[in-house]
Amino acid sequence: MLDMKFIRENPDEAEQRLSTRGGASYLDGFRELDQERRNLLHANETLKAERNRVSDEIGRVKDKSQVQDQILQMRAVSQKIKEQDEELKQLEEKLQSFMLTIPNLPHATTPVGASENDNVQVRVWGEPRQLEFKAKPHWEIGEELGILDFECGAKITGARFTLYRGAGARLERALISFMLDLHTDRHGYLEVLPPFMVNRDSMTGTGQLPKFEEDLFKLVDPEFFLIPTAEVPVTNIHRNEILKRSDLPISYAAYTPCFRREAGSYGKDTRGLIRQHQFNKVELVKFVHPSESDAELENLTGHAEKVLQLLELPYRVMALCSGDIGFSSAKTYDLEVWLPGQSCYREISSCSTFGDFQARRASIRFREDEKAKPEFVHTLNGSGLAVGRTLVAILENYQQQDGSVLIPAALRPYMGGLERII
RNA sequence: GGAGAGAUGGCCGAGUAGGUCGAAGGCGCUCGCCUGCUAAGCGAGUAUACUGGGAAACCGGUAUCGAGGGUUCGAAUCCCUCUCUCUCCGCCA
Repeated sequence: MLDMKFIRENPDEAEQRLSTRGGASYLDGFRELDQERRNLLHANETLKAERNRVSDEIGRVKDKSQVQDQILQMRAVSQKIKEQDEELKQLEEKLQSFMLTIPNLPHATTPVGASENDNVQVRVWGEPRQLEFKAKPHWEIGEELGILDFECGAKITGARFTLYRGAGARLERALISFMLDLHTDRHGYLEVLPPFMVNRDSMTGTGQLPKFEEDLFKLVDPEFFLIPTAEVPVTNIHRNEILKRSDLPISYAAYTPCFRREAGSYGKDTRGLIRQHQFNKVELVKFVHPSESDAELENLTGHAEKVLQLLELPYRVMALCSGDIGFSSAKTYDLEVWLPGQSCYREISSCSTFGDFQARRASIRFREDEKAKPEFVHTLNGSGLAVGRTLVAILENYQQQDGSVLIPAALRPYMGGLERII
């Protein structure tokens, strides 16, 4: 959520920055609604002040028959307050839902652009692998090795679900452990294992709700949502808390499955593991001091890159443009891994800083020192990495002419020493 | 799932014949004093949000005693609903 005071005082700047995301005007009607609310609030609080004062007087008088007039008067005043309370509540709900649908302001360094075509390549690591034979896509490799069974996944559940078998299942598990060990042992993150279902408040805190409910899997009774990313439960660890300055930065790494409806992507990536309703991900989440958030985004992105480097998978880093960053994001780097089987770079990690946008929604604050007023922290997160897509990258990059797949050296200890999937 | 108990400020913990309770007391913390270090002692301070005024320091108003609703001139205190926690029983990985 944006800072209402900021919008009130800098409406033109806010509107201008939001407009770089493309789409309609976001702030229409804010001024009137905001003003109306404050007027009513003031009138209502004045009445309440009077009621409090008179009620206090009534309380001091022993013989209530002497204050019948006041009691009668206050009865009317209370009635009026009740009506205004109701009116105010409706206004505030309106204002609140209005605010919750406004996306974050793009960071000053986010390139301005309309679509993914305007994203900016920041750096490239490694050479796109050239194989001496015709590279196969991962779904062919996986099926031929008997480690990925898409048909069986469809039988058990439906489209976009997959059964992993044998070395495939083991590889997925190895990747999870490898990534978590790297981030906890070498990058200083604390491992957490959160609930995979969350309530509505948590989804609102990180920005998935109210606007993107159709992207989520939902349980009816009780009303819980399956998490689309560990970002949701992990960021909400500190919802409604005031942290100490010395607590920051807080860095969490979490493995969770992720559940996404993928509504609106019919016909896209229908083959293979790229776009599933359920996939595994190791997520990195940081809570940092505002002055450190820019640097921390670079750190966090580097931590995600390290995974690809250790696995020797070629990739590039893209800075998403204003038209392509997510609703809650101020700035996002995507890591795109090279896939020889499809001859293209595919997103494997998305690292974002949210500024105080999520912190304000979820009320996550800190004090500069003991006596200071609470301020909002900045939150960041990034995939470190999407596990299923990493497995895809390994299959495609490490495939051999004979159909086998080499295991990257860094992963062999996690595979019981296995060097090759045959 | 059945039976019962509970939810108060950073923490602990008072407060039910409704009024002077934003809330006793203790701990913790901050500042000052004192004691040649440490400990003890003394004094003061110590929630958050919204909102009005002010350049600011700051001053004022309103709300908040798990959440929401009700009764009342007035509710932490009475009534209703919900959520969560704990204990016992059952079931279960």
